[in-house]
Amino acid sequence: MYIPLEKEFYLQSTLDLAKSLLGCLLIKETPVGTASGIIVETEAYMGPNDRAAHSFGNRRTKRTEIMFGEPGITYTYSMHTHCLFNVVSGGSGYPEAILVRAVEPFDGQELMAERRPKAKNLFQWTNGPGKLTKALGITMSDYGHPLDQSPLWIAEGQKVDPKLIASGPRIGIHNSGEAVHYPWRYWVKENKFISR
DNA sequence: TCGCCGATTGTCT
DNA sequence: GACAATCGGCGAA
Repeated sequence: MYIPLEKEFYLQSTLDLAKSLLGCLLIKETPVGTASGIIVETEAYMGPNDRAAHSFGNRRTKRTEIMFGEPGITYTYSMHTHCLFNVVSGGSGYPEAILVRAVEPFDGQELMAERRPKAKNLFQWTNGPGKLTKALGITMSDYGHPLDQSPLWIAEGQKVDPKLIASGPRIGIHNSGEAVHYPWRYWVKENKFISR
């Protein structure tokens, strides 16, 4: 059994948290079993001043509301036919979040294979933000769930050597002006499960 | 209500 | 590389 990271873990700045989450374990329990993965790719969304963020300009709606609250909460977002998983960051009043773009399969691999019938091999189970939610069984009903308790939580994993953390522009956010170039995507170098 | 659009994925050319 | 799938959020009317 893996112990959930405490709320204090989420108090660090969003860019630091995005890097700290690399190597951690994302775990989801469902009635049919438990599946988990090691986080290997994240993207930071910096709120009011980040045109790519849903909370740009402090836009506060039913959907973005959760980001204005305390960090360490799940922010799920439906995109086309898919569900994307984010961790709320930034502290109360600072609507920032971190998108998990890819994980490396850990426990529950049989379950993931069943949930990802279109994947040709295990490298395609979780190498994308919409893919990993499907493989782990994360859905919109997890919106607002605190990440320090069942059935969805993040546990400390193997620490990633800072020298192995790469950064670069985020993906899929054309039409966001200057924000397109901000190097707020982080990943583990040479990991085979990153999205690109 | 109506219409547009997207932090994606999978398939086809 | 292009594009359809497919649906909820968001803003305008």
